[in-house]
Amino acid sequence: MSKRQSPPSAHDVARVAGVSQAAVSRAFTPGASIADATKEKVFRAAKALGYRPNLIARSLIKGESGIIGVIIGNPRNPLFMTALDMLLARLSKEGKHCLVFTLDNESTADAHVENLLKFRVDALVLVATTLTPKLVEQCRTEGVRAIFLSRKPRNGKDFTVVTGNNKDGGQQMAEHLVQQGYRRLAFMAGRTESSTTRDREAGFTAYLKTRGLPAPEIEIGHFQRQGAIEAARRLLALKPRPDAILCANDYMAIATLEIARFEFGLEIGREIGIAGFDDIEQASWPSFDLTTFSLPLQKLIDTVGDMLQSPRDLDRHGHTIIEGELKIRGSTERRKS
Amino acid sequence: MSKRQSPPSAHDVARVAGVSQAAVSRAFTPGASIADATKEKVFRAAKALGYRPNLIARSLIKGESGIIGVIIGNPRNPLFMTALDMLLARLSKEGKHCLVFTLDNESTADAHVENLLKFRVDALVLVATTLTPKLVEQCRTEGVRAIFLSRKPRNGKDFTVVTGNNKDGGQQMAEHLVQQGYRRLAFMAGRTESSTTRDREAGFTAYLKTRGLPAPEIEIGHFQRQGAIEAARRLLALKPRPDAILCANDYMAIATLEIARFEFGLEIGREIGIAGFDDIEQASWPSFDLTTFSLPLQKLIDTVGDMLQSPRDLDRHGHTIIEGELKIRGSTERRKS
DNA sequence: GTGAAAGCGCTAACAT
DNA sequence: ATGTTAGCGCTTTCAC
Repeated sequence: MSKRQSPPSAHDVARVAGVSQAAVSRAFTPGASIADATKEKVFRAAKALGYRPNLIARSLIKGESGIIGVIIGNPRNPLFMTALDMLLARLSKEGKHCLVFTLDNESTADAHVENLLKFRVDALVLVATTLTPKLVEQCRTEGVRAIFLSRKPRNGKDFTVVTGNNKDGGQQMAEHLVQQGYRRLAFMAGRTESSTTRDREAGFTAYLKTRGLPAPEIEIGHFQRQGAIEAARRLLALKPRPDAILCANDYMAIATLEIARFEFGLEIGREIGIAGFDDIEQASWPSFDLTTFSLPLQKLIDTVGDMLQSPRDLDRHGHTIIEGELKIRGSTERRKS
Repeated sequence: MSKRQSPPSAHDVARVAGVSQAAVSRAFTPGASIADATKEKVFRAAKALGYRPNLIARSLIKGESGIIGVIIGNPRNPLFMTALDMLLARLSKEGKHCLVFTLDNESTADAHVENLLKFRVDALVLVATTLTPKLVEQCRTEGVRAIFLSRKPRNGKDFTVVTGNNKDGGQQMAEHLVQQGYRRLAFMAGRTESSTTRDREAGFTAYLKTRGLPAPEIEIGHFQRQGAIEAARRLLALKPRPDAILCANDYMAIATLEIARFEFGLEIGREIGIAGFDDIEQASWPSFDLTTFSLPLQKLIDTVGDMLQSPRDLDRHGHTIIEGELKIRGSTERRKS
């Protein structure tokens, strides 16, 4: 009864319009050589039947689907869902469609990529996650571009990578904190495998070393709120207590700030400096007023969009670094008392 | 040079394995009648060639793609990106893939749906957005189920809709606020076209009427932070000032709370009650400690997932209402002074 | 259990 | 400008 009845095909339209099936195809192909009169006939018939060209069939022939595979590594961080939103908006504007997966407990992206390749996606965008080199290699031989956003694969071969200037950011942040008079610095890492966290930390500790300051205490927050809460408790319970904590991202920094303020009763800025990375929307909310090193998402996304538009030959993009900037806010303002 | 070279086809595998192309197909079809020995031969050849069945071709034959089209109406609200994440996780577990679109300035979903239908998606999930009845009708005749999440279409025919119990929530919230001693109540609406906001408001005002209280002041926040900030300023500048504001969602409620606290210097709870809807993650953060009426997202998503699994015949789902609950927190706690 | 053959709905030569 | 003819890579009868 309510079985799926197959939608009208180009053949059906052709029959009704009294033309050949090829004519129908041409009518729906911009710039094909077809007389206006026949085109009209076709469109009329198509409308009458509710015809819609089957893109699956078209993809099969053309060998490309117009579909981009997108994998989001850490969907709990608002940053990456915002990135997804921007990416979808940009690609949709170019008539591309996106098959999207999210990784829950940072499970591996590989299985999803296998699936995406079965759908003959034209390209892959991997946000905040990596891939086994074997799969990357397969993508290359199959002509599927893979772009890594905000995370670089381990063996940094010649993959296409777009990130912020994390190391530099860590350095600038260290400089700012020291300048504000903070001396017992701590760092809250994300996950040790993440290149992002490693680069940010590297820049941070490197600067401290040049200034002859001790290496920071380090705790791992796993890029998650609960993890950050626990890491913050550990750091704030240290004696002597750190007087500033730099977190590997804003999402953890906000959790840390709340723990410092509500559990330890510390005055943010004066008694403890808190800073993060990314400049997510919430960082600028007055409740947090969080100093951060921005990751200019829109620029990252635009870069990715441009790469996906460029012809496949200019394939060697290497590592593109988008410059962020220090956003100094109240959470590291050490008002003289 | 770096032209896309077509991946190996079942034919290639067949040649290498020394079997027919049909055998290759059977080897990759679970439960097909094929001898273990041949299956082995096929798999060996497939691995050697790096063969991957082309799902595009399969979709073309089977008439269904295994793809679900998802459209997110208001991606700025963390609630709906969380919903997207949950939905992707659930459907991915069932081997379904999702083509996703987000609507930026609440532009219409129709154009995207047209595209999705061209890809012969098996079903459509519309989150926080609606569709022209004409398109819904087309979906039905083409056997594509459309499920509306957290928003019901205007002419409420027999669409499949899953929402929270918004009206009831508005009522319970009114009762709670009145019980706490708040008397000059205000409501911050989202967008007037949204059934969600209308139902929540309806329940709210209905209760006030039964108690003989005046109708609430109403301002529109457009479901967005900036809009909510401006609406909050207008409400808080009223004389006499409302002593409680119920917002149509948590995202706006948090903005309102911050304006009340930081711009008007009000003590939340005692001087002004603030409450929202949805129970997004941030609502429970100590900085906000926001009273809210929960929308049990996981249950909504599970319901949608189950619907998509059920055979197409049981198609008449009508309006499924998932019961939320009042989460009373500090933002409406009127401590006696 | 296996191969041959006929399509799924479309595009792209190739004719005319 | 239009129709005819091959396929794209697979699944699915249908014989054997």
